[in-house]
Amino acid sequence: MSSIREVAVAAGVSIATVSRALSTPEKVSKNTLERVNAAIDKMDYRPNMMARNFRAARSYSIVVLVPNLANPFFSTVIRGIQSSAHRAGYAVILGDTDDSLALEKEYINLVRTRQSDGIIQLRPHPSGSLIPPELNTPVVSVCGGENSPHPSVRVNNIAAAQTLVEYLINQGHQRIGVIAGSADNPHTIDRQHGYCLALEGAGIHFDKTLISHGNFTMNSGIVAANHFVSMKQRPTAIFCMNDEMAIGALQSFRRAGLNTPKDISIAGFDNIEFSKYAEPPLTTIAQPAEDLGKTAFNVLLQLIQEQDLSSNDFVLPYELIIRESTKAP
Amino acid sequence: MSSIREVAVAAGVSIATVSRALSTPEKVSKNTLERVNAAIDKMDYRPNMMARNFRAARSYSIVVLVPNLANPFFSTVIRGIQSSAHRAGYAVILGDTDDSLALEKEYINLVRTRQSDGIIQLRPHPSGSLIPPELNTPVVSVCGGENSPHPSVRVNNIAAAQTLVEYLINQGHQRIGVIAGSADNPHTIDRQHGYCLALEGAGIHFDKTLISHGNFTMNSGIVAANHFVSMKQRPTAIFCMNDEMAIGALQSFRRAGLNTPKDISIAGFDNIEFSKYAEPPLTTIAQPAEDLGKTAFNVLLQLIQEQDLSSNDFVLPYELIIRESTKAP
DNA sequence: CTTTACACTGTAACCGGTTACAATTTTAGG
DNA sequence: CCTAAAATTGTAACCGGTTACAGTGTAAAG
Repeated sequence: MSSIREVAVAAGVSIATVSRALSTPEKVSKNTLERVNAAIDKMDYRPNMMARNFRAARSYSIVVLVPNLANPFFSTVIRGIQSSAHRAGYAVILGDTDDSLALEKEYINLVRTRQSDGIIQLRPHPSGSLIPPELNTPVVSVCGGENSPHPSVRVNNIAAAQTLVEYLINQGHQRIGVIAGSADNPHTIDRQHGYCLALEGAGIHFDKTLISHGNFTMNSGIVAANHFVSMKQRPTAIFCMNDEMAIGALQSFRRAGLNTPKDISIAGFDNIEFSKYAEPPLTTIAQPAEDLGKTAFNVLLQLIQEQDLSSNDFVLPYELIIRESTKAP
Repeated sequence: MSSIREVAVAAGVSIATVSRALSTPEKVSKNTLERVNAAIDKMDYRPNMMARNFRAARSYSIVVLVPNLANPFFSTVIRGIQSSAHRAGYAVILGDTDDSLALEKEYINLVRTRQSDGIIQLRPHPSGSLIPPELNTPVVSVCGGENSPHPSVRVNNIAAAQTLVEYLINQGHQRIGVIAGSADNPHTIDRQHGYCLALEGAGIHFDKTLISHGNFTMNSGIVAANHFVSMKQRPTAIFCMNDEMAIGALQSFRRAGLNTPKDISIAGFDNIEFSKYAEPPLTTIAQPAEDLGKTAFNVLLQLIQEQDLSSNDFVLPYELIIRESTKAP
């Protein structure tokens, strides 16, 4: 492939002039510009971005750390990130960590070795961040918990869970089970907090036997739901902390001969596309997944460009989506 | 951050020696190696990969072109690509093309500008490839059609569809509808071919009114299924060309008061995770999604390294997964 | 006609590594 | 102890761009 030198020779100018014709054409005379452009076209020249980025000490790429790309909520967020990043001329490098801390550290190394200008973290960290703060690497966490060590873009999980549970209570439910994530997950903590707030508001006593833990997968939803099936005094509604577990629960109850929503109401969280096609379609909380991703990238870009952030915590709106998986007991 | 020069000064050696200590330690004396490593540790030095890659004229990244990342089948393939790529020291750059040819071309430009060493194409191209062959860029197409212009990694779609439809016929179905993708999609063509082969084998006449077209989304599955609901002589089974459309069809028939599988059998294709949790769980063809991705990367790596390929067409095994959405009519 | 300002262009240093080649030191053999 | 070969290390060119600075030419002002 041709380099800037060959173009310079072909146009009869110096390489500096070719470079200027590309980056600051207003500094080049009309006549020269035409000759240079003609040469560029003739040789089908494309500047070597590795050289350019190296010189600029910017990789123009970012890493997205995601625990599992096959999770449709995450992949939708990433689509949002991608679309903003692409518009800004940044490449998105995938870092599927498969929930492994070791892998996560390796990806974080990409910024230490300058292969990446910043990180978007999709995994809410139980115990702070893995990223050593002294690096002062641009990092934003998206869909993280209430108090992330980095700037974060998220939904108010507490209020969202509270809204959903209040809706169930308003329908007449008093015994409301929860299928939660792992106990130390920030989402679990926040959403359970919202659940408790809703109970309190209605004067319902918190009963910890109504909390069953999964790990946000469909299969764990099945397991967690079985806990309720065999219960002597079964709850009349279940709040699942994500749609996947709700879909698992749906199947579990169905197998146990329980009809949703007649015998038991089920609600999810996230509003992944499949929730609409579940049987019955799931009542859930919609998170603006694409917008979360877009916003996260824009915040990261400001960090990279060392601009001041208007805030450290960007909270986007959620929405209660009422479908057919919930009704009065 | 520290550069190789500072390390050289700290260790009292030349930069060449530091470079050798890193890349070919056997060429450095034991004593010197220790001093250099001590300096590296002390300064927490990481080589600048942009510089290294630039010099090597290799970006050590590849682009994955995917029409829609939110599709769980695609995202599973990508996980496979990622895991192989990571092991080989390659970064995976995401190219969600959102089904737009213009976007796709932009991503292809990444290799022309040396930001990427090769391309994995997840979109089966109706009309050949967008990638100009004179570039002779490494490209592999994964899950493509029968005759891709590039090396391809795939499942035998014809045989898989035939297997599935033969299974339906053996169950006793004679009128078998199809929810296909768009007519020019290679998957549509191959899978329909397999369908026809199965019919022929059983001496069943092909009836083109039994083919309804969607676009591989759940919503299009609903629309396509409605075509069958209102049919005077309804098929007893439907072969959907992917699981998403099957899930849509399931909902469509349910709304129309038809029970699956009692009134109508439904089968999908891909075996995405959700198919197992559909109501009823879907009979489908399992594609080895992660393996397809892993193999695709390994093939691409051989192309990048200019090794000879043992084949131009890697066909991986599929499997018929029988669940509860199909039974004898 | 001289001076000055300005527009344009070229020269060369630089980014941070790798590596061919030369220079130096060590080792082995006689 | 001397010499050749081998091992180790250093010097400097190079990858392909960008850009500070200097140099040239032209037009406007005096």
